[in-house]
Amino acid sequence: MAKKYWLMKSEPSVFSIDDLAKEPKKTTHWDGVRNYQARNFMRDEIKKGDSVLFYHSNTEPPCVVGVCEAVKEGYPDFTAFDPESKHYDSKGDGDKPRWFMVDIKLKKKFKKPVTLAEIKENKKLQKMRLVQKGNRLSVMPVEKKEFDEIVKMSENNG
DNA sequence: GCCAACGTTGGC
DNA sequence: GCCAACGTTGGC
Repeated sequence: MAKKYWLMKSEPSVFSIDDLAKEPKKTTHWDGVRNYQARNFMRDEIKKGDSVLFYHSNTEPPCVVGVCEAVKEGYPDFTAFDPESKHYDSKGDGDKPRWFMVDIKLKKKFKKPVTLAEIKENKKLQKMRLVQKGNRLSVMPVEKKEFDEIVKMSENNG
């Protein structure tokens, strides 16, 4: 099966790429996603070895800050079962988990982030869901050529 | 099954 | 902090 490419959003005030870099083994479980489309990607489509762009949202400037690799495929998001958790969801249980997550490992933090403004200016990236109006998906598929283009932009910058 | 109300996301 | 866009919920 061909390797796939993804983009995942995180608010740096909640969990930034630097937080990921500080984790043991630079790996984290991507919990707290409560959107069905994003859930389906994580449950069904993200496979070990897939590449992921780490994106900082709700910050100035919004930007892609690095590359990660999926190291564990979809499994139940246990934070949904924990009443103490901010992400608690009473509608799921252990037998029928409602929400799923994957583990990702930091591969590379960009020396220079690729900002949303730069992505919008790049003609090759206009098809990305990221730049389409009203997009709110926190986990979305990315084309290989788009992924490669963003990595290239981070290298050309600075 | 429709749709208004509500909560959240996320750029600006 | 504002607000447009969107997803979800719940009454009917």
